[in-house]
Amino acid sequence: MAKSKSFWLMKSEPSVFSIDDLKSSKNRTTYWEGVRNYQARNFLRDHLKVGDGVLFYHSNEDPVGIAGEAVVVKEGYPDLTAFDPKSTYFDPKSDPRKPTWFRVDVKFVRKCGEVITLKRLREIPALKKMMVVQKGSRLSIQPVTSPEWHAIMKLF
DNA sequence: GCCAACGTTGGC
DNA sequence: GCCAACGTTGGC
Repeated sequence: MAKSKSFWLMKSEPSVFSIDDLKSSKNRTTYWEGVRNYQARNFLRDHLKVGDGVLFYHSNEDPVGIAGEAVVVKEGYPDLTAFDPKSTYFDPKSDPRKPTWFRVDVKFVRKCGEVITLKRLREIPALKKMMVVQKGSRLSIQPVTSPEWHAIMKLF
């Protein structure tokens, strides 16, 4: 039996890669690469499945918050930037025969009318326990519960 | 630009 | 295996 759909929040600094960059990408799809954190890596490698919903989150920008929706279109496979000495994401310790880092492919679904700010998320009782609203929440790939996802879908 | 919170590294 | 020092993230 097929596993039911899961939901995720993925952070990106829009100065590096924004929701508009995703929309204007070829096939509206990008490699979600450069993740160099083990917990986030585990999600990419083991848990993100084709069809899973993604909240595209803009960090380190004014305003910070959810900028759009995307969908996982390819499951975890080795992040090739780790093996490229010219890449900013190069990791000399990563062995191509036993890759450390993984990426997925993510496709644009829609952009929010306006960014759903972190401040606004914090004002919604149903999202009180959501990971991204917690203080010091640095994980760049976070699981989102089904109720959280559906509450946020109403805000687009 | 500041700095709190967090993750990683490395000496012991 | 502990933990201090260091580097990074990310909200403000």
